[in-house]
Amino acid sequence: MNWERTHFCGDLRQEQIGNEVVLVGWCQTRRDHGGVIFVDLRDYTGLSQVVFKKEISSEAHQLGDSIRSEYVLAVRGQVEHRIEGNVNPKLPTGEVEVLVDQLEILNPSETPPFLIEEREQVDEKIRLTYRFLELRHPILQRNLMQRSQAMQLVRSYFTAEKFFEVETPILTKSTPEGARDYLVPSRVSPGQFYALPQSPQLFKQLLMISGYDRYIQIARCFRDEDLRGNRQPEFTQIDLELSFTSPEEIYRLVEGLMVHLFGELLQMEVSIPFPRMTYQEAMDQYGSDAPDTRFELKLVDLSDIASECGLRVFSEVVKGGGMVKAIRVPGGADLSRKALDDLTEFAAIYGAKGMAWIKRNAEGWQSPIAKFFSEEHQASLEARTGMEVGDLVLFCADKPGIVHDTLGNLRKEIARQRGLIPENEFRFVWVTDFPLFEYSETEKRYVSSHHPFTMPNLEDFELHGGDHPERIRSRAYDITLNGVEIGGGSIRIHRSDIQDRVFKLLNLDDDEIESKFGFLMKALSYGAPPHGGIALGFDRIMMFLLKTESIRDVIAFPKTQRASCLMTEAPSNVSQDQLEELQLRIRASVGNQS
RNA sequence: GGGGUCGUAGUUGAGAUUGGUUACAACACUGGCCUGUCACGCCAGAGGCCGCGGGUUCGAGCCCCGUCGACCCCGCCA
Repeated sequence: MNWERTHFCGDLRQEQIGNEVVLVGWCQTRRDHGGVIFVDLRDYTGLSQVVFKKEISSEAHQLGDSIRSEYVLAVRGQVEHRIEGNVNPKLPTGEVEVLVDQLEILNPSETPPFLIEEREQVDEKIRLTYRFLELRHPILQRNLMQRSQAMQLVRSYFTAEKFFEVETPILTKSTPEGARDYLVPSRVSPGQFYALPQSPQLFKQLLMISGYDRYIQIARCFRDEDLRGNRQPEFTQIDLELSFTSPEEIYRLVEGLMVHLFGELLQMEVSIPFPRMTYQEAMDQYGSDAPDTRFELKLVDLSDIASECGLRVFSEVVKGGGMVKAIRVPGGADLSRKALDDLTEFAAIYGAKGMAWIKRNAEGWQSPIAKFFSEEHQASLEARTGMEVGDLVLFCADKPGIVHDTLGNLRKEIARQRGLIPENEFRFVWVTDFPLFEYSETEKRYVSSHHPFTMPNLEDFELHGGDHPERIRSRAYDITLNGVEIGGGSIRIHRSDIQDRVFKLLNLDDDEIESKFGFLMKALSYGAPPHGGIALGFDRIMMFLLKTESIRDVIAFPKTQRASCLMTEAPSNVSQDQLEELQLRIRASVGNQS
């Protein structure tokens, strides 16, 4: 029997009425009425109802009796208009149905562990174990198809801008700085390891030095760090690099790409240019380097007032180099004691030791700390925060890092709770002038806040290079969307003398520079052009385009929070032979059952 | 490394704040009936290592300790 498909299940319409068609697909549901059996046949385009009737074909009807969920079927029959009153308006194909005269069961199926349609209510453990079944769900199929389309759009956009794609190695060299590397042992050089790339950073810079002016790659990257709802150990970046460029040119290119993607995929007009904000402004007002500008609740600095008030925890903090900041919640005086306690608990997650508050009622302040403020100070505090009757003001006093982290997250949480976040808004912001270094408490030294190849602001570099590295700004920029970082980049260092000084400030000694980055230093000395670029988090962008909260909804075969794949059971033990070939031994305490 | 939520038929849940004999329901599944369903309906039935290990107890799904796993968060992620 020749079962050449004539139509897809989602494509049948009234135009096909009277045609003989062949459909193939999976049985979504079977409704057996004895003399007539209905089957919803599904493929990746949609559903069509196919009908088995004794009087059309008793043979097909009899065979149809044995159909079960997820059986793979081929049917041949006439497309008919549905009987008056039986049209299903919920289906695009609901006007018609196929009266089957021939059926072949191409493959039966075990009873599935869950119904495909019920996906959303099923435990993720089971869904990931049977990911191949979950992927039959129309939502996931749509997500992955849109992802494919987005990739095409990215490629065509950059191709039109004279970029070209270069593939860079997956097996590469481990470098210090940054995330933990995934390592791959070398068989040929026992005891030595490749690393999987955290990003193609060095290769794309080398391509610039090679004169490949405009590089793009949709690159897979790997980081061996703990996972989150929007973080997977392997992820995809849209990676760009240009020579003889400027931040302005990169902003323009990325803005154009976003217009293109959101326009084509969501039929949404994105207005450009995107607003810009310095890192300092973002931290001051939003407490985060990824400001969510869809709502207000900005941070207000009250350190000066607080330093003079009678509340020791405030004044001491300011004297000790900390700060006191607050956010005003319009109408927030209606929050219950319990709600305030919950917010205090929330603040504690980010290290806040407590959370003072003021409710501005008609009679005046209701607050445990009111008595510590003179009338004068109360007035200036009201003026500073813009406090009005019915408002709530929340305080955080601590080191700047904790204050910003706490209030930055608190403003998001309050906005979420109080429904202050407008839906269907996409607020892009460029964040610029990042500090070149930040001090790492764990490592007791300065580390790059972007990466070690970022061009410093040269004025700052000359001014503070010796004594205050933390004051040097860099020529790095992030693009954020609704308070989420979706990409970051910089103008790079193209002179070996500057690169060398940056390495020194990072406390890398000559031997280390030579062994880790010798090839880069060498390359920089052979006529490296000024260059810069950006990497965009493709998975995160897809989360916005597909309006989903979980990165696992935009990746075909995602890993769990412990970086395992429940379907393949990777990672797994390997054979003793494999280990011996690599000259590796597993510690007895860890155990390797194979 | 730390905090939180969760784990009971194939699936989703119930099983009290009080430990008690046969662990309950819905959907799915199996058999039967049914010619217009699309959450089809009706009748009958099968289905349980209560995540795993240990402890307390005459007796544990329930209490205690440990452990494994999934998810969310902090740290971490240039």
